[in-house]
Amino acid sequence: MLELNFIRANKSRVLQGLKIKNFPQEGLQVIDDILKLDDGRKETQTNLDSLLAERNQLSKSIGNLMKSGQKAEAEAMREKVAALKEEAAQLEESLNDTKAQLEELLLKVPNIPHESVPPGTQPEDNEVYKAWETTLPELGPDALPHWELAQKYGVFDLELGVKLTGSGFPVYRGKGAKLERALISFFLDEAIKAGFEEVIPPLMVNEDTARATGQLPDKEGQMYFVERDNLYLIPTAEVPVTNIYRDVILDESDLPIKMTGYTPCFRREAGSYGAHVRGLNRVHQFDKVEIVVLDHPDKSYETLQQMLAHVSGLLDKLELPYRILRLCGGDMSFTSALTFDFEVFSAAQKRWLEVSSVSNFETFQSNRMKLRYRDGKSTRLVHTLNGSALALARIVAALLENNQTPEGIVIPKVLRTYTGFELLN
RNA sequence: GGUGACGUGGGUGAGUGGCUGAAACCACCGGUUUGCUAAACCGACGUACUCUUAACGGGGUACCGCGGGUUCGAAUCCCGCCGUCACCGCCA
Repeated sequence: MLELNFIRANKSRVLQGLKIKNFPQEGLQVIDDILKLDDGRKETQTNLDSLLAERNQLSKSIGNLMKSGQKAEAEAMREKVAALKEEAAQLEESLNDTKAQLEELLLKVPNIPHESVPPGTQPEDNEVYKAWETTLPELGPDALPHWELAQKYGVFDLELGVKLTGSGFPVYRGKGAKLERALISFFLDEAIKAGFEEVIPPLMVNEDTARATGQLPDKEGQMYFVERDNLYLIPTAEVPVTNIYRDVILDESDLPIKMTGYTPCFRREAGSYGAHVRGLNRVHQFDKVEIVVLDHPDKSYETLQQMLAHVSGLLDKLELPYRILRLCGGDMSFTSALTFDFEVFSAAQKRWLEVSSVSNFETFQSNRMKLRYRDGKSTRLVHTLNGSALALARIVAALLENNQTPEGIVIPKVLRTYTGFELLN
């Protein structure tokens, strides 16, 4: 949620930003509506406050009059207060009304993009921020896509997942399961080495939590919902982990706060069909290690670069070819100010697969969750950032395809202490 | 799931209708004293909204788990919800 004061002070910048984010032209009116509503809110607030002040004053007098036995005067004042009360009740109702409307409108406005975000409406418009400089791996004509390799070596079984649950819920088996667990451990250990605190959060969250990071109200359809208990299955660890600091006022010296967490992620996703969603390309449940940073507004973009370096380091160590994209306005998430996607080249499919998304949300999430730090005598919203480091399913897909040999799948060196084997066959 | 107790500021904890935005103590912060540390003493010490001020600051309103109610007036009384703890039942 954008800060009201920011909108007020930077209206033209907001409008311009919304355009880059492909906010519908006819919806731009919402900004003026918001400001107008807020003007009304202030006025009502002021009026109500002075009414209540008067009431408090009178009440005090009544008490004194009663004590000194001046019943008649007290009675007269009581009537006066009764009239005030009615008026105050009306103002209060209208104030609550205005606030609710304001909130509703504010929730509709996406974050505005950082100045470096390129314009565009679709994935093709994303800017290649860092290309893969050396040649891409070329496999022979008999190279297999990962879903066939999985079948050949018993890495994971999607049909078994259908039996147990439904489509998009892979069952990892044997060395495949071990590989999955090795990757999780490797990613966590790397994050811990880089100074992140490991957390194991709940996999289900309540409505407040989902709203604070921006999943609600607009992306309701993306999450699984447990109706009976009013809980959402998390689509990413970002949601519970960032919310650890909801309604918290930090000391400036606490920043930055760096956390990492492994969780399964659940995505309903309307989804398309065909080759693009085959195998592990798109599933309803996948494992991911997430990194989350809460930082000082002046430092957050520097931190974003460090996060990019961290993720790059992981992919380097796994010896996977990748590129980094700077997402265009139209392809960015509702909540983000700047997002970089990492894509790994999956050599048999000859496709780039998104394995990480690293974003700075600036104060968009912290405003919703009232996450601040002490800045001298006042408080200020912190910047929140997060990134996948990394999403497992597609990493496994790329590893299987890129590392296939007639003897089996070659496990990258860094993982061997975790897997205990060098060849998956 | 059942029964009982309880939910006050960063912490402990006082407060059963007006003098309580809230005692006291601890922690934190500033200062005095001090060779350093410690101790002692003094002072400051919530958040949000709003009005006012060039600014420092000052005024007002709301908030004692959350929501509603009674009352001229509620942390304090009533109702609902949520949560915590204890005991019982069940259980990885």
